[in-house]
Amino acid sequence: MSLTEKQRQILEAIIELVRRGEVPTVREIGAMVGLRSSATVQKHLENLREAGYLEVTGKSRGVRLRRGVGIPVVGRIAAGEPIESHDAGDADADDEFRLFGFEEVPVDPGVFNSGTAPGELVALRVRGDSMVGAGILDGDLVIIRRQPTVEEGEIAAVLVDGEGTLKRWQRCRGRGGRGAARVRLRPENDRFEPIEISESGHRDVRVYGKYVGLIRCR
Amino acid sequence: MSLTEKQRQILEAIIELVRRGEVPTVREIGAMVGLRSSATVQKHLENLREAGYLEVTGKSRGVRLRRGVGIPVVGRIAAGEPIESHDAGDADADDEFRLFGFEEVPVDPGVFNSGTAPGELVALRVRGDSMVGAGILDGDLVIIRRQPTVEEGEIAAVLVDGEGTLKRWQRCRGRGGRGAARVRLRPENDRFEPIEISESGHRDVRVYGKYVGLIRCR
DNA sequence: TTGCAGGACGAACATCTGTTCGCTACACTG
DNA sequence: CAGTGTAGCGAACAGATGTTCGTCCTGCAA
Repeated sequence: MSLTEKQRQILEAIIELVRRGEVPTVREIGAMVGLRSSATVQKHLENLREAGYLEVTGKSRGVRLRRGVGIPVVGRIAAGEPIESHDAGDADADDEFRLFGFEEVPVDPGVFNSGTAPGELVALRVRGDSMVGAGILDGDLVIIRRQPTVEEGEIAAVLVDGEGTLKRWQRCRGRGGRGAARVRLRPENDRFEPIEISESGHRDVRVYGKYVGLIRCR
Repeated sequence: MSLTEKQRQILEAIIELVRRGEVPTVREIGAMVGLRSSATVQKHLENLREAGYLEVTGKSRGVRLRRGVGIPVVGRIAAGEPIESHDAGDADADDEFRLFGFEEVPVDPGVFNSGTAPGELVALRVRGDSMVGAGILDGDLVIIRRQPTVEEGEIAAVLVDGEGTLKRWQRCRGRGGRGAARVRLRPENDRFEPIEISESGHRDVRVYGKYVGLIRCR
C-alpha cells in the first residue's frame, strides 16, 4: 500500500508546515501543493487518514500528523561486532524510511541539528558496550546525522560489508605515504580490538553518518 | 512583573491543552478557566502576549506557547564536588521555575516519563566527570524526576547543604543496626571518593530527584 | 463623592474553515 | 462503446473563530 505522488506531496507539505510550528488548514495545504479547491485536498486527506498517516478531528485546523516530526528510529547498531541496521544498504527505501519509520523519538531535531537542514537525523539503538569509554552504553539511542564522510577521530556509524557498527573513525596512510589507504575503526573499550580495513581490500566500508548525540531513558 | 492569578490560570490551561496535543481556541481556553466571554479571555491573552509568554498569530487557533512544553533546564549539577543548582533550596520559586525556566529542551517529557504525571521532570547540565563510569559525561544534560526519595543503588541528584551533586545513593545502617543511619554518595569514577554522611550529623542531605535519562548533543 | 483601572459579560460582525454537491477531464478496462 | 476510478474545479453552506463594542461591577485612590 504505497502513496500516490500527490499524497506524498501533501504529506510532506504538512510535515513542512508542522516543522515550522504551524497548524495548517485544508486550504493552506492546498496552496502548498498547488491545489485550488479545498474539496480536492480533503479527498487526499481522507485517503491519508485511512492509510494511517494522519488524524483528522473535524474541527478547524484539525489535521494531526501521526509521524514525521520527531527523529525516526531506523534500527539497531552494534557497539561490538557489526550487526544489521534496518535500512542499511537500501538507498531506495531510504527516503520512505526517514519519513515513515516504524518508530519515532518525539524530540525536536533542532536539539541535535546546529543550523543544518532538518530531516537528516536518524536514531539507532545501541547493542553492545564497545563504546562505553565515550559514554555510550548498551541500550542507548544514538543520534546520527546522515553524511558520507566524517573527520579523523570523530565517532561514526559505519557500514562494514553492509552491517552497521559504531566506532571512532581513523584513516591511516599505508606504508610510504602512497600505499593503499587504510581505515581503522577504534572502539572505546579496552576489551575490544580495533577493526583495520584496507580500502583497496575486499571489504566494503562506508560511513553511514556522524554521531551527534545521544538519548538515554532508564 | 509577575502574573495575576487569572493570567496564571489561563497560562496553565493552555499548557495543559497543548500537552494533550490540542491547539486551543480563545473560547476553549475560556471554558477551561470558567470564563464565558471570549472577549475577556482575549484581554488576558493580550496581556500574556505582552509579558512574553505567548505568541498570537491572529488566525484561528493562533495561540502559541513560548515555553512550557519541553523539559526545563533549571541549572547545573556537579559530578564531582557539589555546586549550586539554580533553584536548590528555594521551594517557593519552584513552581514558577518549572513552568517558566530560562531554558527548555524541546523534548516530549513522555520520552522519560513512564506513566508518571507530567511536569515533574527537570534537566540539569552536568559539570565534572565523577559519573563517567555510568556513561554520564561532563556537559551532558541529565533528566531528573523530582522525588523526595530514591531506592538503594539508584543514581540521584542530591542536595548536600543546599548544593547539588549527582551520585549513586546508598544508605547504610550504623554499627549495631540501630545506630544513626548513614548515607553514602558513591561516584562512578575511581579517581573520586564516596561522600559519607551521618544523617544525624550536622550536614543537610536531601534527595532532589532521580536520574531517569540523559541527553547529549555534540 | 468622583474618577479610574481591572475584570467580566453578551451581542454582533466579518472571516475562516470544514464539508458537501455537482460538474468536468483523463486513463484504463471490458 | 459504456463503465469505473482518480483527480481536479468552483460554488455554496453552516458552524467555528478572532475581534470589536458597549455595558456593568468592584475595589481603590484622590
